[in-house]
Amino acid sequence: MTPTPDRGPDRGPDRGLDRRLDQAAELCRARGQSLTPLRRRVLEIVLEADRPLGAYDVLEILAEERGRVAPPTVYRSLDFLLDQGLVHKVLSVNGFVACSDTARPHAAELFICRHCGNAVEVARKAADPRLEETAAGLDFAIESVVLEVRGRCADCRADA
Amino acid sequence: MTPTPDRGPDRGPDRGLDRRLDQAAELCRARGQSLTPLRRRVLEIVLEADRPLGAYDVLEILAEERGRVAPPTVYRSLDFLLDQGLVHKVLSVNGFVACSDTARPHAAELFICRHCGNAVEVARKAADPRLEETAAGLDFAIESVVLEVRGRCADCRADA
DNA sequence: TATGACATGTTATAAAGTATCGAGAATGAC
DNA sequence: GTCATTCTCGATACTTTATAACATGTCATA
Ligand SMILES: [Zn+2]
Ligand SMILES: [Zn+2]
Ligand SMILES: [Zn+2]
Ligand SMILES: [Zn+2]
Repeated sequence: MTPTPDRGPDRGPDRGLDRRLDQAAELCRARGQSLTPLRRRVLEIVLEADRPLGAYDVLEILAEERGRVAPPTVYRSLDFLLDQGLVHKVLSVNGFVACSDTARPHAAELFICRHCGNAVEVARKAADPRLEETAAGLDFAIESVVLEVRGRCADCRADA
Repeated sequence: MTPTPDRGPDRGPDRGLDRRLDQAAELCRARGQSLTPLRRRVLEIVLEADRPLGAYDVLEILAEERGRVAPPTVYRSLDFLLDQGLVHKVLSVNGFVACSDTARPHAAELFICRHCGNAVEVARKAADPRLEETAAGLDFAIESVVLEVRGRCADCRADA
């Protein structure tokens, strides 16, 4: 017999999916925004994935559920989720990942495995002082920072 | 009367263009590769630009010179230059910039102005120790790092 | 002169992202 | 209620970015 799935927060088959979705909805509401069914479903799709999903990956999943879906439908939802800090864009792979800490918007620091495609977000403790220095030297006003680390994750190193 | 242009290395109207192209050619040759006329011209185009150029920007310039040019022609040259560390790809803008220090290949650290599009490359002295730590903690083997800083450059701050 | 390696040309297509218009639902003022 | 405003979403068409697949040219050397 299979053991009872762990039902603690963020564990079990859905990794606390509903809780995270509800949290997201609350976050939006507090900002006077609305996590509509479509946006909620898109977020859910991204949360369920174990790797960054392309907009057209999301589109395909949506299309299975509701018939023909056009790109703007997906991009609008993803843009909304980006604005709300609920997902991050992964430039290296033209994909989107769910943010792992939505309490307040931040720039993501992502470790992306070239082998399995998995992407892990690490909270950035503080601004990189060296970056700040360089910016100051250039008289450059930082607005955002893209930091993506590519390589091989623990699992894939083990497999090799 | 206009003052005599400064003719020191990397100064003057062409910023040492020919010298940089010759250096690049030598670099390739030393590696058993060849900076063909096409590749050299593509590098020149990127060097001449004062901002990241898209592949299709390059294509357009080439097409003016030699008639119809197809995308693979440009992408192949750019890929070659990327491999040789002569240009960097700027993910934030789907563009390419010439590397400012081609002595040996490295990851670029780019400061990109959202206003004028200018991109400045800053040599990364050493690996970010915090990044190394995090990677070690994740048992993640870093292969490359994308670091792009977006904001407003000194010139544009002054203008505002 | 073959033969192989490499660079380039050519055609077609895939993948990613956007502009624009319009219908319908939700919100709030009156 | 109903009117105007705003937001959301569907739908059509399109632009931009990138690659696959195959053919041709070029050059060195066996
Ligand atoms: Zn995050
Ligand atoms: Zn992996
Ligand atoms: Zn460089
Ligand atoms: Zn600027």
